[in-house]
Amino acid sequence: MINITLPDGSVRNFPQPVSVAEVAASIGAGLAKAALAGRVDGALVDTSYRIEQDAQLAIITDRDVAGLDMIRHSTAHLLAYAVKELYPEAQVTIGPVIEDGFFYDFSYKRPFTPEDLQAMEKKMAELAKRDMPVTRKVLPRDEAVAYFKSLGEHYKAEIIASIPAGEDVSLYAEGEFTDLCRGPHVPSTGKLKHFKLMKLAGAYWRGDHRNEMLQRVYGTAWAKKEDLDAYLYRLEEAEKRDHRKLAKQLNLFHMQDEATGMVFWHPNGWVIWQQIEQYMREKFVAHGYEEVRTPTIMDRSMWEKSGHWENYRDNMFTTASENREYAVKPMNCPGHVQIFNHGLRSYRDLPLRMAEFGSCHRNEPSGSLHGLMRVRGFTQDDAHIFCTEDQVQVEVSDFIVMLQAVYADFGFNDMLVKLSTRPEKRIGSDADWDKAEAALAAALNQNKLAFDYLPGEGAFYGPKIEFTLKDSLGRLWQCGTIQLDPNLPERLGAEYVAEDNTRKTPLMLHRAIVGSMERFIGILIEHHAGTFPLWLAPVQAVVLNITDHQAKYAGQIRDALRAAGLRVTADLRNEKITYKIREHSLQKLPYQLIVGDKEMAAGIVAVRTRSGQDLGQMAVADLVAKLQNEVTQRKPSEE
RNA sequence: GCCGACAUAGCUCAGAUGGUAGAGCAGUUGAUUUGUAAUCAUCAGGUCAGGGGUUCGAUUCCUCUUGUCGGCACCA
Repeated sequence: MINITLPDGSVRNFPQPVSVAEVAASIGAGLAKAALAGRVDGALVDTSYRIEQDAQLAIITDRDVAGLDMIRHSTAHLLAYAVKELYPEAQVTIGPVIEDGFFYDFSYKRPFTPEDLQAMEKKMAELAKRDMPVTRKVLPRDEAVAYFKSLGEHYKAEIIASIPAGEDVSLYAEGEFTDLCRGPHVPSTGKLKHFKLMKLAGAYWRGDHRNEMLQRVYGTAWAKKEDLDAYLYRLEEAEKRDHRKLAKQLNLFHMQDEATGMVFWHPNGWVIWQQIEQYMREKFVAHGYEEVRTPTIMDRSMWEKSGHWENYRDNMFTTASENREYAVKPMNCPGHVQIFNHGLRSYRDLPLRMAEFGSCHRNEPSGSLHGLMRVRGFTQDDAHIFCTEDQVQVEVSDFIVMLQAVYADFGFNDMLVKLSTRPEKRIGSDADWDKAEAALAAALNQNKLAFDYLPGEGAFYGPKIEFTLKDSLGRLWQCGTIQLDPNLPERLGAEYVAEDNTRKTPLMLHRAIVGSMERFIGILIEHHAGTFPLWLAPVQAVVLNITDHQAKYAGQIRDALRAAGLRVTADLRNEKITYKIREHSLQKLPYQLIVGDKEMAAGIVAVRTRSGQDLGQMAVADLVAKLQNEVTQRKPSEE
């Protein structure tokens, strides 16, 4: 007698071993049909899995997260099957589940084309429709290697060969196609209905750029058609808020061939930049930072001393003059140490917080450039805190307070925190690392911040904390960081006179909140979909006259608002009011101030928001108060 | 950097088996003086990314270069 306990606590008895499918059938025909897999004592198994003894069992359907993952995984196999049918010479490699879908990497004699992609998708639909059973069998490792070698599947053979000898491996077969896989899989191809192949791409075998490049096919798969449609809609929406597209529409910046990876900021974009920079400057002042400015190019010897030349020479821009070689700065820290070193420092000067909106250049690989998100010329809200070991925790804690306030002001309410600890290759004693890691963790705890450890991910000289923002689409952007560095001050000879009159080397904390200004603005554009909150909007309001008759009055309104410190223009063109409203709405200008004869006579304005909301008529003084309040509060945009 | 796709007017896009290109919007000029998301007309606008080749002829075919896009790798 076998007792099977279901998730609701009920127990079913079977006289002999039963499969998951049989248990599902005994519960109901609907469930039997919906069953994709089982979870037996916590382990995910195929519906064909035989339960030999008493067990806990949950039937997995497409309503479970695990079920959806299986659909995606099985769809990846279906893709491989389709590819082998269409292109028998293609070799299969791996096909894992990823966020929202899956991919499969193939090796083939010629590149796949978009037409091939269509053919694959068609073939997949055909194979799915035939509703072929997916069956599992187990082979000893060496037999499996021989099997795949005999098929000419050298990549698969290599994967299996890396599994420890003597272990068994499982194979899954559907129709003519057999693939190595840990499983589990859906019971038959007919369970795969709502998928779409998305794109072709190159990918290195085993993710190593020294290996050959395979052809990767990306796809998405869902339990229901509505889910697939919703996903495709979500992609469309994300595309609409692409910062490169919005930058054109809103005239924020441009980039061109003669300066790849560098930004030409237009007036609108530069207003946003300046709002952020001035805001950060206020924060620097409030938190006891001093702002500095250091040279953009410095002699090669400086970069040799700092160690950058040795490690990053390939990614540094260089220039030469009169027999001297220079490098364009990729970081601000060496420059800041020079300022620290200029003159004699006392322990009384510490902690010394030095900030710079530092313009840096890095020669990033051409293929990695991506709008504002990855550029070659960028500016950081960079700062370095020179301090003693005893001051680390307080400084890190204060930094976290500052960082949280900044993110909240920019409308980010969700943040992930990671603490990277000592890597294998490192300098410094274990005792030093213990202290450093503990200080960072304590600072996080002090601020009641949940965080994950990233073991081994710290720099060779010290641990770091990374702060990752979640935007309005749920995408993650690592922006903030604080990193403990005893190495650079040492290398560049930084010293202070301690209380006991000895010379000591300070510690250095590298820290940034927005990170690259360019990238942060890119993130803001996408986060807000170009609908900036009032305090960041390039133009905050536009005055629109109905006819020429109110032109002078409209100008007066504009001037009054400007005098109150607001960014306002007047659109006095001889166009219909609907035309002007449409245009400025598309430009996402927060407020449209309409003045006709009625308003002019009463000395007021009619206020309309970019989303079409009518706020009614207002006196200019009331409007100014309202807008100034909104700016000061950094109120988020209405949508 | 690697794989693939792409590059036509300021923008969004169409187009020709090889015979030097077209629309909408934006711009110009004019008419219209308009009440909450597009008034009408007019004119102008392009070495079809750049170099080389094939050809009687190339924007179209081939090739190289540059750049962009999607991935991969990289990201102090």
